Amino acid sequence: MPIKEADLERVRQLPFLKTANDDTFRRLIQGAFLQRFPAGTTLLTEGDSVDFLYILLDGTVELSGTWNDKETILALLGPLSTFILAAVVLDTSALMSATTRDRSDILMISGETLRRVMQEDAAFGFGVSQELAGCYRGLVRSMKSQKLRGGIERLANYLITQRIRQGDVETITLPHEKRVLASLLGMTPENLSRAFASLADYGVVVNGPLVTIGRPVVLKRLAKPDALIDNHTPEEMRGGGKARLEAWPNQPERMTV
Amino acid sequence: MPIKEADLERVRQLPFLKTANDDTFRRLIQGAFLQRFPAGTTLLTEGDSVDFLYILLDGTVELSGTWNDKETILALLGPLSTFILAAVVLDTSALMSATTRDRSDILMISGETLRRVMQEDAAFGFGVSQELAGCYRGLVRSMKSQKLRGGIERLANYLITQRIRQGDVETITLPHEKRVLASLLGMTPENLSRAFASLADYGVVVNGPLVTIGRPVVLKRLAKPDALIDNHTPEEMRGGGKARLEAWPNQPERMTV
DNA sequence: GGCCAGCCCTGACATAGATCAAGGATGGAA
DNA sequence: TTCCATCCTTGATCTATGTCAGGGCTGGCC
Repeated sequence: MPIKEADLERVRQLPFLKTANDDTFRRLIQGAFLQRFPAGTTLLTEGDSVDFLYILLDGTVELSGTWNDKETILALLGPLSTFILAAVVLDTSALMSATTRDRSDILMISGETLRRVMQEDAAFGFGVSQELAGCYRGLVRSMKSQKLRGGIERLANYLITQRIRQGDVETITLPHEKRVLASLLGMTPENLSRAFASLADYGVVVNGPLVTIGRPVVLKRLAKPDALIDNHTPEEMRGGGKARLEAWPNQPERMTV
Repeated sequence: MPIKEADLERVRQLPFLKTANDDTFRRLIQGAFLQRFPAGTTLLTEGDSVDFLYILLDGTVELSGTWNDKETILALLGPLSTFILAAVVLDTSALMSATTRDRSDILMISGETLRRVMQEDAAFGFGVSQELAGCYRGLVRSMKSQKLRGGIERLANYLITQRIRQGDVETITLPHEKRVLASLLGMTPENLSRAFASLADYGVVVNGPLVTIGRPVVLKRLAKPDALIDNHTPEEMRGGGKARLEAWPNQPERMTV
């Protein structure tokens, strides 16, 4: 699949690629290729060695981990996310599996090239560091949510975050199947159902993928959202113009819960 | 507290500082200072803005997070660890609190200087990226452990990891109070007690801070350790000489559970 | 030595969450 | 249209974990 000029321009806008100079960018793109995958494709299984940095241009990708026949979803990525950057930087094997959830267009950049240019373009290396730092902080947030909150509270905060990200609407649309959301939130589908049911007392009405938050204030009193856990608006949106709001990057650290 | 030549040499051996050229290192050290803190000192509270990169030369530091009057320990650091690197790179506020657990000697490096030299010394920038990538992967491991395993299994794997790190001895010494370990493992002290009690069936005998693993094979059958979750030997030790074994760095990603 | 605080263990109980089983809704394929 | 698979929900039950209370042990301190 040929890389269109428009794709390049979109990718170029990624924060960590904006720091790269033109030569660096050219070299990165040189050996890169764009591929379209159907839904349900396993791009990478945990333990695999990693040769490419992946950049999701369109679609949805799920990052998951397994142990002892159990599986959990660690993050759900939307367009303009990078993934497995950490494994690429360390030239080691992946700790998570990556699977497409919708049909997805993915740009693959040679890991070896990435490592090489990082060591020649300091500004770009700094950009990569910032990207990794953002991913790290996203995981810290997830970990705090996981260890400090109960299931209902995690769900309540997820809903509040979605409400803000979808533009302060009364009725939000769940972007994923409920069983997927359950795994992301660290509970069983049955329990997620019951959690939704308990939120009825707080003005939450569920209708398939549509969730109406009737009394946000009441829900917030339960959820107790916290700026040091919940990333209501991705960092690069803050202080930015409205243009960015249209299709902001859903990077790993910003989609995890 | 003056920075001794020996301290500098130790710090210089940190993987991410080994990549720095001499001039970069000099500039980093220039405005740095070394400070000794008693046990129980709060170095940083979550939400604080961060002006320095901290490097723990001696002692123990705990990284924790709170929500709704609950607290959880996210990592326990030993000598030659860096911490809050991610916040420094992004020049933003800390998501975790940092507290000394023992008397600790800590080297503090100007965050502004760090960010500046990263953008001038590409090799150093790459080293920082590697450090951050390692931290990220450590958290991924923790998250998988937290979401996929039950409390007893987390404890069993913790013990197996400690046994290997302490040199395959039969009796290991718990490096922290049990209530601290409980919080790190994501359970209450009462539950940790009971978890230890259940492990008696698997040959585990507890005597204060001493834990004897009588039948490692049996314990392993329960624990099912996994290279993609448990970091039995820190990455930089692998393939390295014995010299490194003496006092390996206990970096954030390697001490979390 | 005696006292006290902190840590740890244990038991009884409460709650959260997982599991099992069944049935309803939905939407695509034959 | 009918059939079937998938997803979701709900109820019953079981298990894991948290909470509360009590008591033992230890080590510092008067």
